[in-house]
Amino acid sequence: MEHTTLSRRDRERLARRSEMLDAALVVFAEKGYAGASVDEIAERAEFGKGTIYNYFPDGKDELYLTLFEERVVAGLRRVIDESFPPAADLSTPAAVRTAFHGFIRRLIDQFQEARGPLLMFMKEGHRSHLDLGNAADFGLHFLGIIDAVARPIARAVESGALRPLPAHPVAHVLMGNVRGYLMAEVDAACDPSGTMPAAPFGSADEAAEFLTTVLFDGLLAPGAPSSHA
Amino acid sequence: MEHTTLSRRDRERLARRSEMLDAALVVFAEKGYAGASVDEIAERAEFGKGTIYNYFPDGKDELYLTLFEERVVAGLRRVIDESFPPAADLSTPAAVRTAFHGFIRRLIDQFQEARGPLLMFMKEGHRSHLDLGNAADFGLHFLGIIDAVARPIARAVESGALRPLPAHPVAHVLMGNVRGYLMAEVDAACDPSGTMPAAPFGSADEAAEFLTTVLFDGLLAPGAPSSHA
DNA sequence: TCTCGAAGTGACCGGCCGGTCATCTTCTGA
DNA sequence: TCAGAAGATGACCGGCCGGTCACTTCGAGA
Repeated sequence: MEHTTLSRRDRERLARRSEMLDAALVVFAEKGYAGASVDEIAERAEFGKGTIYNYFPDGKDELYLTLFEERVVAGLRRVIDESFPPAADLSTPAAVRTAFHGFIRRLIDQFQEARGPLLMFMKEGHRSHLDLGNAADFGLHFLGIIDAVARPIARAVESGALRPLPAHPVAHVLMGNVRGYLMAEVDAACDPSGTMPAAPFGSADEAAEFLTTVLFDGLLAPGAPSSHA
Repeated sequence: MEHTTLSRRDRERLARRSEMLDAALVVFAEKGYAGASVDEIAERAEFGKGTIYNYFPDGKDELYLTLFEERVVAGLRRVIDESFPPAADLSTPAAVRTAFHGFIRRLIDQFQEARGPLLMFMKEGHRSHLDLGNAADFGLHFLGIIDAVARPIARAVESGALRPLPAHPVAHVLMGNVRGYLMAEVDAACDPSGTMPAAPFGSADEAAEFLTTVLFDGLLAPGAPSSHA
């Protein structure tokens, strides 16, 4: 039925590879890079450990980096591209607000449906876990995301719809906020002792609206004059 | 000269203990919990490994948790207490803005002078690294911080100076932002390859002003009517 | 000066983990 | 049917790490 250009062999190979990545994802997300063991990944994927090394000769490092590139970075890029098509109108405050509200909403959705990759990213999307070889790759990927988010921000600043703030720091903060939301959500959900209060934000819709309000409208009550321009 | 109530023995014991924690701090901040080894901590502290276990019978876990409690949590609490004395005026938007600007500024300063502890906290102030026993402690400490930050926020909301948003989520986001700033700063500073751009924010003053503006005044350009109340 | 207890030490142990490879299985094509 | 390639496998190796403990060192008091 499926009309791929790949031979059955190749398709199966791809499927196995993907299964391995799935398993690695779960384990990495659960235990972090250092805490995860290749044995556990192999067991979870229902393959022998040696087989893992057939597909990923560089072992743990390669699994981690591949996962990061193929799932985390790719997913985030897709969300960014969908949220800010080249023709997007970013010329008025209302339009900017709407566009970024959509972006934040998509980010949250992406998290809901791909919790593992983003969790991994959130928990240690940070160098220093791999030795310096791959460290640069990691940082560059992350910077690439920030850069992609900064572009529409810069456009909105140029059009006068946003305050004249530097785009990259704003992008950092925006992503930091979403990250904060996701972490708080996970904290509440994973709480082993049940002593933590329920999720600090409500539904995804409410969360997106909340974050958008905080970031774009500001915390100060409207009406009363703010002391700063 | 020093007139403590402690005997010389006790004072020396305390000093040694502190040296061990200093060393542990450096190693944990550098390599994370899993990556740090007690041998390395002992070597850095210039003690035999056995001596470490004399002072911290539960070894690595105890070092980590102690560090977290005595330095990270205590430091953050001090900053919070200093920034929001019980008599603080939080009744007008301008006063609230000023108070929180001071808080953010202090947080950044605290980071500058105690980079290690906060880095540790930022990088893995997250359960799942220790087995479930201490996990609850960790989470509760973190929640305690959030709670302490949420209190002045709630006051400001009640007084009408802040938008009527739930205080805890706002506290999460606020701390998430500061965290984002610190991480970005560290990313740029630690960059091994030199390919990352310079610090995304400027001086501590500029950073505090920037974060305050984003959070309290909002990103949207003032003047143009925002579409939401 | 001698004795004794408190404190420091690092060699050592058991366990774990990343990575290898000789072996076995499976599939292909003649 | 069978030979041989392609691929899967897990026992095994070397190294590392957390934690222990028998020994040494040091200093106080007699």
